[in-house]
Amino acid sequence: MENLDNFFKCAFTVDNVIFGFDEGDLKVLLIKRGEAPYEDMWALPGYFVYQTEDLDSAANRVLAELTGLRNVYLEQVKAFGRSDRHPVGRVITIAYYSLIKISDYKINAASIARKASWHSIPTVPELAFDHNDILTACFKRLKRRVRGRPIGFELLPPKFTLTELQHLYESILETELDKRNFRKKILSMNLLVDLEETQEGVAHRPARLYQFDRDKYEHLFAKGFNFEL
Amino acid sequence: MENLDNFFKCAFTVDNVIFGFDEGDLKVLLIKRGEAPYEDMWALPGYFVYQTEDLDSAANRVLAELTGLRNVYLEQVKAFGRSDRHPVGRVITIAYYSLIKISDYKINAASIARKASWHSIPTVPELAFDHNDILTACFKRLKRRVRGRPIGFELLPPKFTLTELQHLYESILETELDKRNFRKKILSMNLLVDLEETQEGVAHRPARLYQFDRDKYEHLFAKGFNFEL
DNA sequence: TCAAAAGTGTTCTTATTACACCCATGG
DNA sequence: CCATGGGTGTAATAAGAACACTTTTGA
Repeated sequence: MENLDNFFKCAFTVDNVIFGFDEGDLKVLLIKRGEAPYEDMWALPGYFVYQTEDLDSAANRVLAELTGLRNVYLEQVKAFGRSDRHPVGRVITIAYYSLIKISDYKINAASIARKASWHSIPTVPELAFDHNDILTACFKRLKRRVRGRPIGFELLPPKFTLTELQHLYESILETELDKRNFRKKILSMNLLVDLEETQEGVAHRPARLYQFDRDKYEHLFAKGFNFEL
Repeated sequence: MENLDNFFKCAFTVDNVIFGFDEGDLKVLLIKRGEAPYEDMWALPGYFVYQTEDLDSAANRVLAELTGLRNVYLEQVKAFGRSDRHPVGRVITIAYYSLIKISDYKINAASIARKASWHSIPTVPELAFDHNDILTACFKRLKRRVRGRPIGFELLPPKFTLTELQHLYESILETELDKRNFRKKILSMNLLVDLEETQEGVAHRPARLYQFDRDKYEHLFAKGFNFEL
């Protein structure tokens, strides 16, 4: 074994692709960097991992500092470690994505200071570091994940219409879905509670509101049920 | 920003779950550790990543040093970074898995020195560090991957029988498949070349030998074909 | 009364499952 | 001639895709 000290000269960060859904569009929360390197460029929120901190904790910390949110859906995607990816030294980053309800998100002091803002996925600008690659990988993962697990609901307010749900899936899957087939399938899973309420103040026939039944899902899942869109 | 120097005190490694298929069984290549920590325990092959080395290169290096093999299927799975996972300091590891043809694998000097040997997946012993978790995650990823991409062939010799192929899928998916349905499906994809050869010296009707047609797959894939088992 | 989105069933096509017997070879 | 695994087709069922009109509301 070579001298171990030679290896203990690296750092690692977490970067978090925070997805939200608003106005029928899938969005990602970016910050404008206030310091070198890549000063003034848009970047994914991220930070160094502390010595005694687990990776998942670090990702949660980054998320909470920026959005004030805790206990939201968070998943590690993979590590990015090109040796030249960071100009300051050897820094690998662990990429996470999280899903938040944009209605819960309040711009707080930290996020104002760091100029955070939402960007539609298809029009994301050039980002600092290798963050465009990271975003692409996380979006791809989300796309796959959303077909096999009911995580789409994490992006919607507690009460939503079937059309909103359909538009959400269309944004994530980047495809169009048939209204009748979508409703048939999603309702046949029995995971939605019909709240017997309707929208108010819309200039068309008001839609019914639904709620995702998490307990029912856990119960069905334990029995081997498979959410498959 | 805090003093950056505080963060540049970490190390990272790659660990590689090397899968092989032999005697109808899915196997993983483990090494017996020759030094502390976890001396004499079985572990995944892995090593520190050098300062100027990309992660994928490091994983390939670990693989080549142990098996002599290059240009084999290799995929990053995720990072493991519990802060207490390594007794020597803060070391996160990036987990990879690779698929090799066990017939190509020759025990070389390095692997003898490190006491490498193949273990059937269902009977893997307790491993050093968090390597059992890593193995589980990589096996899970392989299970998912193999359904959507024709990577199973990476584990078989160039000429194989349909029964061997079926047993491979059964080992990976941990399930039993219907012989007729499996054959119908796999042959209907037109990805196998019937070599018009048969097994020799077997005490039963000899089976036909097939070959995977990689060019045809690339071609179909480019046109939007979807391998789906 | 118009515009805008909500809501609703049936048919056709395709994929999946279940299932049992004869064949070729070596010992 | 026996044991062993190789090889083959059809019918029933389930899942997915395609498709058009009526309803309710606010402006």
